[in-house]
Amino acid sequence: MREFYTITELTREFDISTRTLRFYEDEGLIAPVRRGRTRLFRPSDRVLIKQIMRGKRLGFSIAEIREIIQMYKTPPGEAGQLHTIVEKVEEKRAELRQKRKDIEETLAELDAVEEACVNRLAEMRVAS
Amino acid sequence: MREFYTITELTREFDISTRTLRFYEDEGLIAPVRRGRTRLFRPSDRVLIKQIMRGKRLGFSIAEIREIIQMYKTPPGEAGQLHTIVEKVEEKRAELRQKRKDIEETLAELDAVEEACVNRLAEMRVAS
DNA sequence: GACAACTCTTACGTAAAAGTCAATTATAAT
DNA sequence: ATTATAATTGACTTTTACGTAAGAGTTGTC
Repeated sequence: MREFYTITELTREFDISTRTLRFYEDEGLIAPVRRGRTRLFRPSDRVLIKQIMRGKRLGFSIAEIREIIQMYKTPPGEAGQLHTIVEKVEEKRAELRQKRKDIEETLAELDAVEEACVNRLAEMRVAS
Repeated sequence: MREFYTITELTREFDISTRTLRFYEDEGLIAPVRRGRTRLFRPSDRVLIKQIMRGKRLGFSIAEIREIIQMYKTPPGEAGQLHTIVEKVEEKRAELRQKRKDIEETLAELDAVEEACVNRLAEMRVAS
């Protein structure tokens, strides 16, 4: 595994702009190290970017993505904190299950649309 | 089934504002009938709003939601149009499958987080 | 050594999706 | 009749998530 990635390497891999990566740094989602002023992204930053993109595809806001990422960094905190995290995890899971349900429903409706189209096309071929 | 719903009834049911529903009308997503100036929402409008909210939860933009809704209104068009629709349906399905994959991955990671928390809590109880 | 390619910071601009506020107008209830 | 309650349009504002442009420094290479 490579030690570092440049910013443009990552913009190409994830098809995003440098502005976007700098914005995510401003937002505290990633924290690449520096050589002088130049950012050097470690594999762990790359993983974070993957998680960010996944969050974006699911329609989560930056704030929500930040929350999710924070959960991954579970600190070995005290009991109360751990309970809070477990609760937050359960909340997010509920949201995700809702989204999954929404997806299944939409997929089913699209299946119906396609079937209707195909049937219509079949009719047209018979009629001609 | 009721014939009409008022705008506030629907804002309460879906937990959105009147501004939002009027915005969706401006955007051409819904087209409630009028009695005088007052909007009257039919059951079909209610179904549309449900679909819009589903799209929103999945992170689709208004433009994308409009596209999806258009697909549902499959007109008995000519063959070329039907093929175009089938293609669009397939595109959306690919997107939805990607989202579903993203959800499964995120759920798995959250499972891991919870397990780590629970284990940590168990350790703490043993140590005390 | 100059040209390209890449990097940086700072700052203003913008599109989407509403929120908010103002000024009216109906409808309903007491 | 009046007093809420709900509805309307129109306009301005806000938030999010970047885009874009300016100006400058760095690295590589022909």
